[in-house]
Amino acid sequence: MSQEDVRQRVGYLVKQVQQSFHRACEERLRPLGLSMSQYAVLRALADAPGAPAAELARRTFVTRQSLRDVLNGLQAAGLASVADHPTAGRAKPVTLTDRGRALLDEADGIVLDVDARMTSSLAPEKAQELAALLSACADNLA
Amino acid sequence: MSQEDVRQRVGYLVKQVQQSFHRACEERLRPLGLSMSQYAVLRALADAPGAPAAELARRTFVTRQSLRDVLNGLQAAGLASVADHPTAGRAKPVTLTDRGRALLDEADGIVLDVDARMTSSLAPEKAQELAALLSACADNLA
DNA sequence: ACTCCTTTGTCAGGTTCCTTACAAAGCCGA
DNA sequence: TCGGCTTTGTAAGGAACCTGACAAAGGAGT
Repeated sequence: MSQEDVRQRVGYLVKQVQQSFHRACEERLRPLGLSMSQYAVLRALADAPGAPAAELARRTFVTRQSLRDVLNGLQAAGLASVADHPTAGRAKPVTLTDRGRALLDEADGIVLDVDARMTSSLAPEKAQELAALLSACADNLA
Repeated sequence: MSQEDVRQRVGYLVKQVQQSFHRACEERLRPLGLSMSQYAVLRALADAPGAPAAELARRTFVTRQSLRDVLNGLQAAGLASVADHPTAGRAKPVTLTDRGRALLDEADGIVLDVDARMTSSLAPEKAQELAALLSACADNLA
């Protein structure tokens, strides 16, 4: 068998790194009252203001049903706002509130910091190569 | 800001790849009646026969509370078996049943295949480097 | 012996994510 | 025009994961 030891499989390592990264971020976001899932949606929302929930779901790699759960929390916390009526088709634009925007700025600093720590032992060109290799893997599975 | 575009962040890419990998595996494991989480526990169980649940939790990167949920399913499906009484301390050894072993062999083929597809566009030495870089990232966050 | 610490198991409750299913809206070729 | 096709929203139910909390068991040091 090509990979007798799971610890050398890319799939295994990706899971380990993702889990560690997720947890490290979650820990440091907790004081802000923000979860990683919520951060991801806020981040996507900043990148695509007024996008419908389905678009945010695609950007955060979850189903639109899952996104609804998170969006409900964000609305309840006053960080995001969903239009009452559809503008085009059935799509209701979602927007960041001022508090959402402010909290995202704080959270972004934290997440970027953890990201930097994750790659801190890598030379810049190695980190770039890692990103390129991961992109290739994502393409292969698409 | 160092990473204005989220699509170039390692943390973002790792999440994307993990999500894609997880989904691709889940789809192909479904006909076996097995989830990715269940596969992970079976795999860990094969690597550490008779390990207590807490050890399996560490090996699969989840809490022992989460592992319990999955283990309950595996027991109900007759794929794993938990000793009635602790052998040392409070630890109850968990073991694979014959059906669990057989199903794992099937599942392993599937997961390894998806893993291979994920890195199919990479030269062997690039895939090795990817594994090394991911290991380094995991170490940095530990 | 006794206290402190670590490990393990367990329960409760909540969040995130999934599949399945259906309804509503627009688009597009026949 | 009219029936498919796609996209979007929504609902229900279940799986997997989490934190917090507690009890039980053993080990280490005093």
